[in-house]
Amino acid sequence: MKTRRAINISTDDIPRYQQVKDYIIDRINSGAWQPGMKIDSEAELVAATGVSRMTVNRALRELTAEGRLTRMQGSGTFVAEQKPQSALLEIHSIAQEIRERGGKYSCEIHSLQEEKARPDLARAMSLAPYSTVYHSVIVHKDNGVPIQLSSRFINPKIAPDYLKQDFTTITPNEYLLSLAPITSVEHVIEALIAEPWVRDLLEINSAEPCLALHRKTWVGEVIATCSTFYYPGSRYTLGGRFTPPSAGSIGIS
Amino acid sequence: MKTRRAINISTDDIPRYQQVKDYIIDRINSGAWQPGMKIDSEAELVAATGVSRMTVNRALRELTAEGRLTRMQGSGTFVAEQKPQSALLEIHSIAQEIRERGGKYSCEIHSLQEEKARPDLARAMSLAPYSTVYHSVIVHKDNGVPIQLSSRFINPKIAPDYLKQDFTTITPNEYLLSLAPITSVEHVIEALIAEPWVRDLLEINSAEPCLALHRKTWVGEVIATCSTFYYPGSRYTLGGRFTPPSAGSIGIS
DNA sequence: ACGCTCGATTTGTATATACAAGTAGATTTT
DNA sequence: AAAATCTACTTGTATATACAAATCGAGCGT
Repeated sequence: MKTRRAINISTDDIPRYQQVKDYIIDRINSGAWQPGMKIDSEAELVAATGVSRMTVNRALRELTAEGRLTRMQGSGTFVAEQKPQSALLEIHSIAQEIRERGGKYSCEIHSLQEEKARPDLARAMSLAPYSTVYHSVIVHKDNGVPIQLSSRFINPKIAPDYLKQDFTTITPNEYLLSLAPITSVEHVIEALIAEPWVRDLLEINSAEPCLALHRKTWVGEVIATCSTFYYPGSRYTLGGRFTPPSAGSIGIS
Repeated sequence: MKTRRAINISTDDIPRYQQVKDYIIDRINSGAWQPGMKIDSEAELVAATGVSRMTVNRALRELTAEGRLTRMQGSGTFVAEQKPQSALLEIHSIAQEIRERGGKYSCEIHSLQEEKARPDLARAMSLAPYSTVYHSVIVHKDNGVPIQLSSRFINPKIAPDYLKQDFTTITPNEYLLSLAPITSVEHVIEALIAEPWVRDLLEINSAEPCLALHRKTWVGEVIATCSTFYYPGSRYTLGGRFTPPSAGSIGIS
């Protein structure tokens, strides 16, 4: 019997190199391998897992690129020192935000339909061009004044019933969070002069700079995108407990 | 003659997979391969470079992990859409950031002196009006192009020798972080038309919206402020591409 | 004791081969 | 015309093999 495996490498859909990565991450997270410690060599991992050395090598190489391990030729592989963690940004509900600072929240749904994804959008969502996606455009208001506009593209796989929801009672963000846990998020912020249809709905003119927050959300391999445009003059706070009274904070819908 | 190479793979000390990566990056940077475009298949790259498919595969896989490419099984390899550039917080230095993505970093110090704090600034820093503060204005450039402008007001108590530093070799942020641990941070983001002196230094006109990040830092009870203005069109990411599953919060790095 | 060499171990890279799996377009069938 | 099927091409993974290069310690000679 050649393969005396210390761990179980299944034949599921998960690639073997990924299973080896998971195994190593587990041992680090469980504390069995402390930061700075030398871990098993490739040869030992081969013996433990039953996969080939090249597969083990790939797993170790990727974990090194991801900053979890440090390797030294001739010496060995070590658990990387922990990288410093920084401030966190809470996701909170825009409706709650507005109510908490005494405003009257309302929203208008300007679009809620299915569309064909144009190639660039399709690529961003890892879909075939002109696939069916759900699209919503919602304007959030505080005492009747437009505060932010959010344009969302949803992969029907995530939320088949997205179009049937009543987003005047639950925000899209709250609804989507209730369906599945988010795997990963990426944000991009930019300042720009908004397009005419956005300016129109937000009631701003063509000279006012607008803050846009683009968010891409992964639920497993499935992707949703959301672009939020903020009313000019709004300021958006990240972290920090001591918000001065001058700058209110704007939530994410 | 088996190898009819379109590019020259030398036998130097640089690994071949790295040379292939460089070749691809070159073609992207030169504009030969535009974002969204399909690039050569693995087979074509093998023919062009003379290395094995596995080596080409490694180069492509790593570039994909680094966010420069997008691959779709059965379809092809594509140049990724604009790679989100600079990190929002210079927890790691802006200089490092720029160099890491292949640019040439430089900076200009436009002001480094002590000033009297005007009332509103004094209030923000919890100082008596017209107290002495240190003020620095620095423009960071990538290949000579202005990328961001930072204007800092420092409480002399934190950094008595602030004015004597050579900020061409160490960024203010790095220097300040080396002095004392930060107790608390607050950020405010806004989109605005920058003031004339800022537009002048960033070489932008009065129609271009500018992204501003205001940061207030507490070291104990002592406060420093920093306003960073970003060159229009730049986009900035919050949270990494490889964010591990952590629901509900977004890391800033 | 000191320095040296040598060999075992470990990581780093490169290749050929093989098969799986997804895509897109052409072709055939219905 | 529409649907189903086929096929060529592409990427994704896994393995065995080979050699290069760095490290570390054992053993040797002076």
